[in-house]
Order: sequence, then structure tokens, then C-alpha cells
Amino acid sequence: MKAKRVTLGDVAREAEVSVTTASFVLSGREGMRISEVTTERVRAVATRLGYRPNMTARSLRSNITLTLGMVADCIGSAPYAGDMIRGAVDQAARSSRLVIVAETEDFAADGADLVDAMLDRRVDGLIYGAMFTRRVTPPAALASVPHVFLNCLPDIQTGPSVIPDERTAGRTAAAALLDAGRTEGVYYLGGRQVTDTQPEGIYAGRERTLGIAEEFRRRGAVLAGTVESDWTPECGYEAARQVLRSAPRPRALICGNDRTAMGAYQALAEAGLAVPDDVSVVSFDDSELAGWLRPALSSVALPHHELGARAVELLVAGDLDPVLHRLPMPLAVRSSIAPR
Amino acid sequence: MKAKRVTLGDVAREAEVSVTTASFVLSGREGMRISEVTTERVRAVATRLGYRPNMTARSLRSNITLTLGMVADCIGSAPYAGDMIRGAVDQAARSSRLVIVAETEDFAADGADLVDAMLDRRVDGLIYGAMFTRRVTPPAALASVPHVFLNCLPDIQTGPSVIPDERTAGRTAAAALLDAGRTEGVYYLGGRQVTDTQPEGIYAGRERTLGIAEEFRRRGAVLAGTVESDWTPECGYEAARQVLRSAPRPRALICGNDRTAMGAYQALAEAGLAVPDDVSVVSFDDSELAGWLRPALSSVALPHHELGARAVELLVAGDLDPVLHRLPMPLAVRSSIAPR
DNA sequence: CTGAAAGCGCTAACAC
DNA sequence: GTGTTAGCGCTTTCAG
Repeated sequence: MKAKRVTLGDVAREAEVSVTTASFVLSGREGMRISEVTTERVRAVATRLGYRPNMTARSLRSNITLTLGMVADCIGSAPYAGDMIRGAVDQAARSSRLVIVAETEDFAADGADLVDAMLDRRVDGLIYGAMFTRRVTPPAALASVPHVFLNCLPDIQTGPSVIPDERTAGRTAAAALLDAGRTEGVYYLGGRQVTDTQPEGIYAGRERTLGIAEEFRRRGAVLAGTVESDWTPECGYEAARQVLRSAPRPRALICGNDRTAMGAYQALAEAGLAVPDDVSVVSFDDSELAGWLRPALSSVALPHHELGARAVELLVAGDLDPVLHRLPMPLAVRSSIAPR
Repeated sequence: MKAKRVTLGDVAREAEVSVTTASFVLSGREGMRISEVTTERVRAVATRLGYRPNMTARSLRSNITLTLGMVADCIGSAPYAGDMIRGAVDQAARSSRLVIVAETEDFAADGADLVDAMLDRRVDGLIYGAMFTRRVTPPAALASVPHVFLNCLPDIQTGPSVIPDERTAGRTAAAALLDAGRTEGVYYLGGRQVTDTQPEGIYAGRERTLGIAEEFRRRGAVLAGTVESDWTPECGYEAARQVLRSAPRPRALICGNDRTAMGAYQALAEAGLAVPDDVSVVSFDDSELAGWLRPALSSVALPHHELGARAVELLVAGDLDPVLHRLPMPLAVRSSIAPR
């Protein structure tokens, strides 16, 4: 269980050099003019002994841990947001970095204790993230280390934020429908997703609403209506039913997310309307659900993996200007949109 | 950005004691007989200066990092398996521990490099996990540190395995149907989920099949049939259609997972059959999807969060006997089962 | 080209 | 009760 690890000293002794020399060759420092033969000998011994540097010791000396921290609100809350973690972890691995992942107890918490815990472990950088895009008030301690905001907008922009380009996503969704000739009877189900904690709607909702409006205006078309409701299957169902009683009669639906679309599908099926011919549908998120629905749902993808990866990329590159990096949300084309 | 952190020495100097004394009071060691007044003074100074121990230094000395490692295959592959990570992270936080999370590039990889990287960082323990229950061949290095297998069965059981009790889950699903009087025309859609890489089916599939058979036998009932197929909505749809052409005519379906059930729902709807009255349905996983379907699907829950939490619990408690811990899979009762 | 030696911040024998 | 001191394993300056 606890075979003593071989240390740099062991390697040096075995290779009959000083620890200095061993250190130089093993940490691959250039310009230290170590002879070819010595270098080889040390390398060979290190390999033979299975030497692995003790990063704890190295970190104490050099203040580099090759470890990043990620604190986020409720990792599991948004089902597929785990992809964001994966993106970060994957990208970190590319430069031999590992990431410590932690989550705050609830949305209200700022994770100050977790940030401190990570600082205690001397992480090289920190990712402060949220599972759905929103405004946050990060703990002050965050400022003491290189950091990037993932999928959130801090009160004071002390580092870069990586967020999905929701505005353009709204335009993309609208354009997909308009391009198919669905210029009338287009309803937006979900709206800004107004809730108790977010009286003005969530960021994604607001931006998508704006983007949709922009695209319609640009094309000289007009959105038939918007139903403000929660982005759940139930609410999608209800919203769709409401719209089915409205004039003009619906020819296309933009749904707040794939779950909303799932509910809308049910309402349409009940009303005997066929997707995509009678009513075309487009949605946001591109979760796995989109591929499961019949007909498969065209959806503007939330690039979770990419978001996590980009955050780490910036952190590792030291690209820490306090600017917003908006990542594109590509349309996953499936079978829920048909030309008129 | 880089305000120098205050060290133990700083505190000691400011409190006019030696570092030893400061160390003793701040690391809360008993029996070191430090006067009440000194203790208070040191504490006060530490608080005032905002002292936080450098864990890197502490670890070097004590070989305790208060950090655990978790290496798993493809974190994101099973959509809700992220809950397992969350369970681990949450449980670790309860004892002030943080978790380094990493994932192997693909299923075939054993993550030896990741285990090494974690060992380099001197984690106190390691969780070696899989996103769906399966047999694994962990890297040898794993044995050099306390470890727990999460949702997987190693070739050689060098530590405890925490896995869901799939056998009993199979019985639970069968019992739910039988209790409702659905003793005839019960089909199992999905079977063992035989794939190219798993010619004998996945563990969950095999165990559930056995559990279902056991329960039917015990009750003197007989399963009308099993369709071996992949556990996707498409295959669920096809399997259900196949069964609808069979005799006896289906009265109830056990589905490999919620996605399979989703496909089955479509086939039933097309055939004009109502869930749960014409055909009752029960499934496994209890993913969010189960709650989205209409009628809501009764499903035997995969306790992802609990699995992760238990793994950490064992690791922290040092409960490392190489035994299997089977966690119960409770039935989430919804509206897809009705009495005959 | 290579080695001696001084720390990094903390813990813990051991001395007073 | 409290202080001195020797490391933990590694990096890095400065001599040779």
C-alpha cells in the first residue's frame, strides 16, 4: 500500500550525480549545459527506478501546482451542464493539468469557502462558473489568483467571461424558420423565463428574445406572439395549447429549450398537427432529448463542452483581459423544420 | 493579484510566540499545554491577519493533502452520471476535502496516466469509477494508495466496490407490475443490451434480466417474452412494435431504461393503446426524462448521487475491505402502472 | 559542466 | 508552557 516513492535524491545517488544535476535534467531545463552522457544516465536511472517528482514539494518551492480549480453552483442542476466540467477537465489534461471540482451548496452561496480551500491548495488558476448564464457576485478572494468566469457575468469584471452567444442564437433560430418560408404564424414559447428569483427573466431568455426580434425586424417579418412561461415540458405543452387557440394559427414554434419543445410536440400531436409540415419547430440547447423526439428536433446548441474548454484555455494561456468571450451556438439541423 | 499570503511565521512574530506554539494552537493539537491566554492571542492574530495555512507545505511535511482523486471513463457519456461526481464532491466537502476530477480519453484506456498524475499530487485516496457498471482493469499504480471502485468491478478486488443493486432492481420492476395484477403479457424490452464490446450484455442488463426472472418465478408467473435490443428510443420503439405483433398481446412492458420506454410510448400511442390502462410500463434509471413523459413513467432509480457519496464515505472512513457494497435502487412511482 | 547549500512553509521531536 | 531545530522533496543561486 505504501511503497516509499523514489525521490530525486535516490535517482541522483544511483546515477552518481548531485541532486542539482538530476533536477536539471529531469525538469528539462535548457542552457544548463549538462553533458549528453550524464543526461542519458540520469534519465535511464529515473526510468529504471520509476521516479515521479513529488509535486507537493515542487509546488512549495516553485508555487506552481499544475492544478486548476473550478467552483460552480450545483453541478448537477442543469442536466447536461456536466459537459462544461468535462470540457474544462479535457482541455486541462492537454497541458498536463488537473482540475479540482467543487460546487456551492446552493445558488445563493458565493462559494467563498471553496475558493479559499482551493487557494489553500495553491491552484494556479480558478474557474468561477454557473450552470446557466447569470449575473454573479464572486467572493473577494477570487481576485488573488488568475481567474476566468464561466457562463456567468460578475458584478465587476475582474477577468474574462466565457458565455454562449445567446443573442445570435436567437437570430439563428429565427433565421432557420424564416429561411424555410415560415414568415407568419411564428410563436415563441417560453420567452424570457421569468421566475421569482429572476423577475426580468434569465439571461438566455432575454438575449434570445432580443435576437429573435432583431432577425424578424431585419427580414421585415413579424413574430405572431410570445408566451412567457417556464421552460419545462408541462409549460411547453400549455403554451402550445394556448397558441393553438390564437390567431394567426401557428405555422412554426420557437421553443425556449428542448424540454419546452417536447411539451409542445405533445400538444401538437393531440391537435392532430404534424411536425414539421403543419407546424415547424426549432428550439435551443441541443440536448440529447432533441435527437430522441420524433421527428428529431432542430435545436440551437449550447456549447457546454466548448465553454469549459475555452475557460481553461484562457486561464492556461494567461489571456486574462476582463472581456466577454461569446461562443457561437451552432444550429443542429434535424427534421423539425420544413419549407412551406 | 499576488498579495503575499501571510505565513505561520508572520502570525508567530506578530503574536510574539514561536512558530511551534503558533502551529500547535492553529492546528488545534490537544495535550500540548499552551496557556489559555497565549492560545487566544495567537488565534486573534491569525484571524486579524487572515492567516490561512499553506496546504502545499503542510502536505509536504505530513503527507496529508485533504484532497481525493476521481478518475472515470468519459464523465459525460452517460447523461446523468454527472450526479455521481456531484455525490462524491458533496460528500468530500463534508469533511473539508476537495476532489480532483479527471476522465480517461476513451473506455478502453485504464487511466494509468491520470492515476499517476494524482499520485504525483499526493491525493489521500482515489476513486476509480465507470459511468455504467462494468468490469475494469485498473492500472497497477492504483494499489499504492487507498482506493474505492465506483460503479465498476475490478479484475482483482483490491478495494471495495460501490455498485447499484441491479438484481434487486429487476425484482422491484417485476414486482411493481405483478402487484398491479399484470401477470400475463409482460414483455421485457431491452434485455441484456448486447453490444459489440459487451457480447454477453452489460452488467445492468444481465442482472436485471436475472432479477426479473427470479421475481416471476417466485410468484409463479411467466414472462411473455424478452426483446434483446439496444437501450435507445429508436430500439425501444422497434422492440415495442415487435411485441405488439406477438402473442400473448402485451399488457405491460419492462423497459431497459427510460429512453427505451420513451420509444415504447411512441409505438403504443401509434397503436392506439393507452398507458397505463391498456399497457402498463415500468423502466429503469429514473432520469429526468421519466418525469417528462406523459403519463409520467414509473422507474427504478439508479442512485448516482448516492453511489458517489458512498465511495467517498468509505474512502474517508478508511473502510477499505475488498467487498461489494450494493446500493438499493428505489422505485420512483409515477403514473405508468395501473391495476388490471 | 557539476555540486553545495539555502530555502519554500509547515510539523514535531526534543530541549529548556 | 514555550522555543530550537531538523527535516519533508524539490528548485535555484552561486561557487568551483
